[in-house]
Amino acid sequence: MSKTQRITPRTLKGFRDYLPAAMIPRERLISTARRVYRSYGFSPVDTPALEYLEILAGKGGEETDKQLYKFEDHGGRWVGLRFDLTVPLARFAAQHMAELGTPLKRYHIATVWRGENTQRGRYREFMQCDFDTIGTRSVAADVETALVIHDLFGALGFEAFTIRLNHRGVLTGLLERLDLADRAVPVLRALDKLAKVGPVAVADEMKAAAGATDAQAEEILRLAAIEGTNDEILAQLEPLVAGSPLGNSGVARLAELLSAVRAAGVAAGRVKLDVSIARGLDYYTGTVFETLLDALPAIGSVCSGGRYDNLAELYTNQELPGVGASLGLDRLLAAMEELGMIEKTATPAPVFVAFFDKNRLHDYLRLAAALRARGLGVELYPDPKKLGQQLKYADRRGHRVALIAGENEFTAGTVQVKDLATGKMQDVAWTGTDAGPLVEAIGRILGRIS
RNA sequence: GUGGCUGUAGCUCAGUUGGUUAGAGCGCUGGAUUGUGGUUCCAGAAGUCGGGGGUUCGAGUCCCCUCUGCCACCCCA
Repeated sequence: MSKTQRITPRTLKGFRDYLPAAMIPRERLISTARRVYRSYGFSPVDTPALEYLEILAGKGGEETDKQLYKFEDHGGRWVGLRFDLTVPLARFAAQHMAELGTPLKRYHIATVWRGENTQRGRYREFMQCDFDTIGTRSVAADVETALVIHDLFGALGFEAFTIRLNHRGVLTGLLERLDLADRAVPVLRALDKLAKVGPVAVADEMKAAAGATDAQAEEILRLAAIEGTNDEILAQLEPLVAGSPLGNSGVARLAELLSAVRAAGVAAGRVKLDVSIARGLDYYTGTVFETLLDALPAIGSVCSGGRYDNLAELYTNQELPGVGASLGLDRLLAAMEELGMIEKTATPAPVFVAFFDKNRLHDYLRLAAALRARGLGVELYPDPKKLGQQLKYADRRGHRVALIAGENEFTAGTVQVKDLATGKMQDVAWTGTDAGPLVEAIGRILGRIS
């Protein structure tokens, strides 16, 4: 094939390849999320990437509709790629609830697609790690949602992160009192930008987009401007929503939630009440969560969620309230990359076996197999190249230990164990049967803090 | 979707007011007495200068379009 007719290898905007160095931390993150979710009793599920368009359309608000990848399939059906995992969950719950029963605690780690403009940490194909509890209105489920987020970020090695929370009822209650309840969406949209654009711009937008008066805008901003400890904020919130049942129950719910989270042992300051967060998704009705990395707030929320009263109402008569959150895996990875939290290794196997003597392949295979049987990741170099080149390869790939054995070692019944970080080597007994001494020597090197 | 910036070997970048066969560092491949890497030395492969069109005797260098990346808006993970 001539050079001119060759197809340029490329990927679509917002879609990416994952090389080993990127995929290894990615998989590690996924397995950490999985472990934490499971530790709370959430069970795995999966759903199709493609759904009937009617299932997806109009569920996340106007904006998500525009971002929806949709097309006609070969059978003339209108279909769409899921843009989150919550809407598929609603369909899933409506379809299978009779079989599964409540409460349903499920986690779902999968790819979603949104046809929007790309930015750092923002792609058209990305992965979400959702966990939700369906079929209960209990505050216990809200509390566990916060606890899962807390445990998850702790397990990932984050020291400084803040779970910000709010309750839709607080804002709605205030809006009811101000007679703005029918314009909640534009008002909340404006309010959501408070941290970014400041109070003056927010007031202007409320007046322009929602037709609020100066007094109304001022009142809303006063609510959002409340500062202090969680308890102080709660105390100031009460009079502001006085007279609104919705507002009162929202404040009460937040108080309950905060004291429970504290009782569960979460450090003060980790969970912060923030009445200005509204969250764009229309289906939230109660508690809302957002998680920010203290070191990198600009990248936005890396784990968000909240409570929804009846997500599945479009698909079933049965009432299915729920609460949950979604970890933005790719955004979080972009943040961790920027914070230098991604270990640079291109191999998942710490042990490297050199193919040193071309007549000894069987012995190397036996050696590698014996170590793998003991739970070690072992890579055998495929070609009997010069030892120097093999070691160079092992070093560049990030292997920690190299095993070298030639005629001398085999005759002596040993294997040379080399610590690739320090260069130190030692001969360890190996006659083809007992891997114990080798496992111990390798374990010492791997356990050492490098 | 709208606006701004950007695009030269795998990566980071040079490339003079448009002028002969486009360079460097790193990386990669191989070598420097046939058993030891991360330091050194030598050699090599690798770019239709993101793609297309135009202006010009002549364009990596100017103009238009398009694609990509980044930033802002919007929205959000």
